[in-house]
This record gives sequence, C-alpha cells and structure tokens, in this order.
Amino acid sequence: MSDDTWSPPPVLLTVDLVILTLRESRLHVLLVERAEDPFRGMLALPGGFLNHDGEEILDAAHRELREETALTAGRVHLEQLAVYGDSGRDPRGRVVSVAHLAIAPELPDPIAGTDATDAAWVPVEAVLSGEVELAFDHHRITMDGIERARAKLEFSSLATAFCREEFTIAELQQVYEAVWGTELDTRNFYRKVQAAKGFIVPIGTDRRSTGGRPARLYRAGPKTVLFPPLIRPTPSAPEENTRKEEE
Amino acid sequence: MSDDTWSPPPVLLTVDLVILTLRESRLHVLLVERAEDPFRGMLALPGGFLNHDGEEILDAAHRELREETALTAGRVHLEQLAVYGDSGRDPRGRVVSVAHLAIAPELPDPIAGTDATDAAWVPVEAVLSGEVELAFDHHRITMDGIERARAKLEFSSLATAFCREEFTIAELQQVYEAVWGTELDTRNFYRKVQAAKGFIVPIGTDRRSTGGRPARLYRAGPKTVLFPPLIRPTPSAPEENTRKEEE
DNA sequence: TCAAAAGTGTTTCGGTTACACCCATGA
DNA sequence: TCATGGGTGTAACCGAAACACTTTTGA
Repeated sequence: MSDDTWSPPPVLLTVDLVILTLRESRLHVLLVERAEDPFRGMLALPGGFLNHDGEEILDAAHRELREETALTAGRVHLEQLAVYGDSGRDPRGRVVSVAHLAIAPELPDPIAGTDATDAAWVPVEAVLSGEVELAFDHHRITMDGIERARAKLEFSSLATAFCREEFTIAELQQVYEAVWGTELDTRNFYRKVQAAKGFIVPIGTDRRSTGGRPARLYRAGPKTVLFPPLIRPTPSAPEENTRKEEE
Repeated sequence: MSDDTWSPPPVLLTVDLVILTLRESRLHVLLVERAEDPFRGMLALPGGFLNHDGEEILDAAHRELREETALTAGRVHLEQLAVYGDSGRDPRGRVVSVAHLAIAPELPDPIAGTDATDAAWVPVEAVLSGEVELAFDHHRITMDGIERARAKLEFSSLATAFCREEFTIAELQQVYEAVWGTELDTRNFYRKVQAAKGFIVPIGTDRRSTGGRPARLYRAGPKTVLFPPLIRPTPSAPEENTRKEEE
C-alpha cells in the first residue's frame, strides 16, 4: 500500500456478470447485445460502471443483476469471480472489470437493461465452442465462471441455487448433469445427496407428476459445505493436465 | 459494460501481496511496517499503487514482490486472490486492492522496500490468532490467502513452490503439515505423492543427512493438477459449517 | 550395534459403482 | 395391468488409514 507523492493513475472500474441458469435442462448464460460502441451490436456479459462514488462493488453487481433479470437478492447466489484488468482489454482506456458469478433458478425471459438493446439466454455450449463471439475478454470470463460453477458443485451446496425453493432430487440431479455435462446414476445420486447431511431437507409433501411415483420435495438445507462431496466424474481420463492452470 | 454520457467515478487501484513461505517448518507471511499515514507504524501486507498508466496488474504484483523479497520471477508462484474494494477500507478515499497470493521457498531475510521502513516474516498463527493487528482490511486478506493456499495444496502441485529446486519427500511433507497445521503419516504420504504421477520426479541423487538413511531427491514434475488429490484431514469433525462460506 | 530416518507390505475400512429389485402413481 | 418414474438393497471394487516391518546411513 503505497503513499508516494506522485498521484497514482486512476482507473475505471466496471462490474461484469456471468449469470447462469438452467433452461430445459441445459445450462445457459445471460448475454446482452451492446447498444453502444465499442463492440456495438456484439454480444457481451451484462455489467456496467459503478454508478456513483461510494457504491460498493457487490452492490453494483446486485444492481446490474436486478436490472437484467428482475431478480431480487435473496433468491440468487452472487459471488466474486476475478479481476480482469489487462491494459488492452477495453479500447476506451484503462477499464478494470470485477467479474462476478451469479446463479439463478429458471426465470421468465430477460428484460432489456439500460445498457443493452436486447438480452437473451444462450446455451453455454454455444459460447464454449466459440460459435458465438463475445465482446472484450468476455469469452474468457465466461469460461472462468463456468469452471468455477462446475468446481463448486462438488464441495458446496451451490446446486440448490439453480433450483426453485422446493425441488425434487431428480431436479437437483439435472442441475449436476447440465453443469458438468455428464450423466449420473439416479439411484446413487439419490443416496449421495441424502448422505451429505444438511445439504437438502425434506419438506413434508410430494409432487405428483404425469405417470410415475410422486417425488418427495426438498428445500435447501443449512450447510453450504458438502461432506462427503459429490465428486465429478473424470471426463474420460485425467491425463495431460500439464503446466498451465488458470492461475 | 456501460457507455453512458456521465463520467463514471475513477478509483485508485493497488496491488497487495500475501507472500507465504516456510521458515523452521512453520508457515510465515511477509509483513511490512508502514512508513506513511494512514496506519503509519502499523504492520501491513506489502503492496502499492500501479506505478504508471498501462502497467499490468500482474506485472505490478511481480514488481512489488521483487522489491520486498528480491525474488525474481520463475522461482515464485504468484496468482490473483480477490478484489477488496469496500468504500470504507482506506481513509484516503476509494482505493480498490487486487490482492495476490505468492508462495516462495525459504529466503534470506527480507529487504526493506520503498514504502516500508521494515519488513519481517511473521508466523501465520500470530496473525490468525489476532495477536498482531494489521492495517486496512489486511487481516481478512491474509486469512483468505492462507485458506486459498490450504485448499490448493489438495488438488494442485502448489506445495512444490514452497520448496527449493531439489527437495526430499520429507521436506514436501513438512510443507503440507505446516500449511494445514496437521500431522501426516510419513509412510502414507510417501506413497501418495508418488502415486500422483507427474507431481514430483526423482533426480538421480540422494541427500545424506546426519543420522539415518539418505533421502532421494526430487524436482517438481510437469503436472499442476494432482490426481489423485491429497485430501486434507478433517480438522476434527466436518460438522457445523453452516451458511457462511467465504463467497 | 544402535539410533534415526527412509522406504515397503499388508490389513482394514468406508465410500463409490453397478445393477437387481421393490414402490407408488396415472392411464 | 402396465408403463413410468421414485426409491431401496447389496455385492464388488478401490483408495485411504493404520501400523508392523525392512533398509541404509552416521555415530
């Protein structure tokens, strides 16, 4: 923490959001079409500058989340992801972005925010495959956000943030399958989530669906740390993960 | 990413470092005594403002690290930790800090940097217990850095960053024991690190010490992701970790 | 030949997998 | 009564913990 006599160069601080949700059992990320230069017309993560001096970074993230999704705090998970500050990332000058990861249950269609002409849920495979191009370094931020979500499903109760207040174990399993991109054994999954005491707690009632036995309903439990964890299946072989590591 | 007509408020960006090392088999963090207000005379993490327009954040972190420890890149691990930007955290105004985690092998005594009257290695228990007080929100940053290191030892080869280029398995074990604050079974540890292929590779020679069989020497291997991981023993019981989670 | 540190073998045990099987509902 | 999805039982398997035991050095 320096205190030199010269005035250090100020930077502009933005908040960007990787908002993930499930739609039709597939993982989606919210993207907006930029209404202004730079990158006008291109897809980007929702976000924006801090709106007045003194606004907290986390508050700004909540505000942007509200503006884009009408999600009020409480029913959303929001956490800091990382800072992206490479000098070349924004043509307007030195703009440093504090990226956040948000997890939401399935929502009605998004509303256009102040900075975006349009907003839409995009399947993450379309982003990961490079099929859709994103403004700034938002492609990388999105990948980092997805990887964070994948990793946290193993050891935390984050998965419940994808669900509505009441959910079945089958719905919870769909979360894991969609985020990890794998298939899981229903029977074993059933016991594993119950073995992690405090992860989910049964609500008395059942949910009857078309055909088949009714499923018990659950609510998110008090624990955020899963023990034992739900280890994600190795995609095929954990080989050749040599010297890189996202830092 | 906003593009409104009003000018968003600029902030001052600093880089702070949680530099961890082992000294006499105990985990230490590097702290400096502040030479200037605010918090003059108090202990703080090394760090400072970006030094000219266009300096990359990671470069600034490397520069601060060099200034405090004479560590050149290469033999150090340095990664971004998190952003701390609460409006009240710095009495000078809106100062946002990008905290970094650095891991270094045992070093000669630190050199005073430009911003510090003195720098010293402090055992982390002294910080965690609240025995030493830190300036700004550096106590919290330090705790977050230590927790990050503890977590990464499980799944990454980070532990080798605490060692010199050549090390024995016993030395590596001391790293795990010091960082986790636990004792490990020598025999099982021995096999586990060898089972994680690519973690450490034997160099031909042995190191003879006073009394006892010579130990084989190893070097850090090519893999950064450990498989299987070295799970950290549950401190006693994994109970009551309810609704908090560092975010 | 003894102490000390390095390294090996082996048993036990808990968690995961794989899969056969039973349960409850709507059509 | 049958198809469908929910939920239970259980044997095989595998990695981790625990610990007895052997090896190689210096004193």
